[in-house]
Order: sequence, then structure tokens, then C-alpha cells
Amino acid sequence: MKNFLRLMKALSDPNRVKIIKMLQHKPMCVCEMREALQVSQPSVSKNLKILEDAGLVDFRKDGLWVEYYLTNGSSSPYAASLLGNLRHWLEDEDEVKELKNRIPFIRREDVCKK
Amino acid sequence: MKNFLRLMKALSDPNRVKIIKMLQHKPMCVCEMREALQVSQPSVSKNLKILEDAGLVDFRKDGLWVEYYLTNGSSSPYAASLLGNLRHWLEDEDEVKELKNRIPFIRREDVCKK
DNA sequence: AGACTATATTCCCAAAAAGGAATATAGTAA
DNA sequence: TTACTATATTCCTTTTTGGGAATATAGTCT
Repeated sequence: MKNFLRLMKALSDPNRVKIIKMLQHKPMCVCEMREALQVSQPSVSKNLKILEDAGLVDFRKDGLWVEYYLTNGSSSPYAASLLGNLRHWLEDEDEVKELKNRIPFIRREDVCKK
Repeated sequence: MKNFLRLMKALSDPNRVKIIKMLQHKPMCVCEMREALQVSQPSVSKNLKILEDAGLVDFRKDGLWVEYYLTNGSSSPYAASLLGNLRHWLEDEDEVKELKNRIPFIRREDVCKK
């Protein structure tokens, strides 16, 4: 029950759902997501932690930055199911479409290291 | 997006999830659920409204009391999917098993009309 | 070592959520 | 009508949540 509730809670915030939708496109580091979402860096980090605790995302360190990516859901059948559904769900939302359109133009080299 | 978030939020509270699990067993009125959950009547009513807004439950008036039941999910594909999954999900949770065991002994005639 | 950068964490505040007491509403029954 | 009952709603309080500013941490580079 606890895990399930944690998952539902993780997916009940618009920025966290947007992060999921972005990561469906490609793995991204924090500064890229910060730019895409137009929120503060701590906000992105904290939301990523919530998604990680829910078993939805994982990360690998790449030098100075941290690349986040969607899990295969093996940690939880609930997470696996929702991640599967979210591949199709919300694809028609304007917010999501616009976000995915913007991703290719967000280049790590430009956004970070300022 | 709004509908999806509303659904996730509706399912991110333990009492609301328990209501769903109870209604899988049989339609119930507010006073029965109040007894099963051991919370106040207003709390049950408010949680039911949240579930209703999320497209998860509906109700029919039966004289003085109101009988709630699970929707078929036709109002939202998200709700339909989650309701389907929740038939199997959480069935092994002790909280849920105990709750379902208690339901047969909660008789409307005893619990209400005191 | 020191300077710099990406991310995580802490702290604080405003907004939202959840619960109960009190109250309002609607339906029943005399 | 009045009395009663089940549910809904309002109001209030406590807890939780989400955001940003400031700070800490970790990794890179010279």
C-alpha cells in the first residue's frame, strides 16, 4: 500500500509528470530539465528524488552532471504498469507536445556551464 | 492532464484507496463505509466526492441513504485502466484483507439508524 | 591546493490537503 | 406540520506539499 500511494503521489504533480514525459524522449540531466520546465534547480532535484523513491526514474553520474532516465519498472509492478501506460497517455496534451518539441533545442552545452 | 492529475491525487490517499477496495466487494452507503474505516462521516463524504470527481465512483439515491459503487470507467480511460488494475493490485495487503473480511459483518441496519 | 560548476540539501514560507465539530440539506415518517 | 435520520457542506485547525533562496556537496580543471 505504501509503495502504491507513493507512486500515485509522485504522479499527481504536473511538473513531475512532465519530467516523465520528457524522459520518454531521452535521458536528461537536471539543468536541461530545469530549462525545459522553467523552474528552479532545487525544485527539479527534489521532484526527481520523489520520482526516484517511487521507482519511476533512476540516474547515472556522468562527470559533473547527473543523467536521469526512466526505469524499466522492475522495482515495482505498479510503477512498471504506469510507465507503460504513460507512453501513450497524455501524448495529445498541448503542454506535453510543446514540451517535447522544445527538447531538441535544449542543448546541454548551452544550458549548463554558463 | 488535469483529469489525470485529479485521478492520481484521488488515489494517493489511503482511505480513498480503501474505499475503492471495499466497493470492489459490493456497493455501500456512507454509514457503512464510515464504520469500516473508523473515521467521521464528513470525512467519508468528502473523500467520496473526490473519488467521484476523478470518475472512479458514482452513486444512486436509495431513500434516505446513498449507495456508492465503482464506475465502469467510461468517463475516463485513465480511470478505467486504474480501476482494472486495482482489481488485482493491493489484494495481498493486510490492511485490505482485514477490511474485506470485516465488510460482511457490517450490516446497514445495525450501523445506521441508531 | 584553489576556482569553478552541477546537483543535493536545508530552511523558510505560502498554498493545499485532510480531519472533525458544527451546521445545512434532503428524505422519511408520524 | 414536527421529529428524526443519512448525507453534504462549512468552518476551523493541523499537517503536508511545493517552490525558491541560501547553503552544502561532489566532481572537474588548472
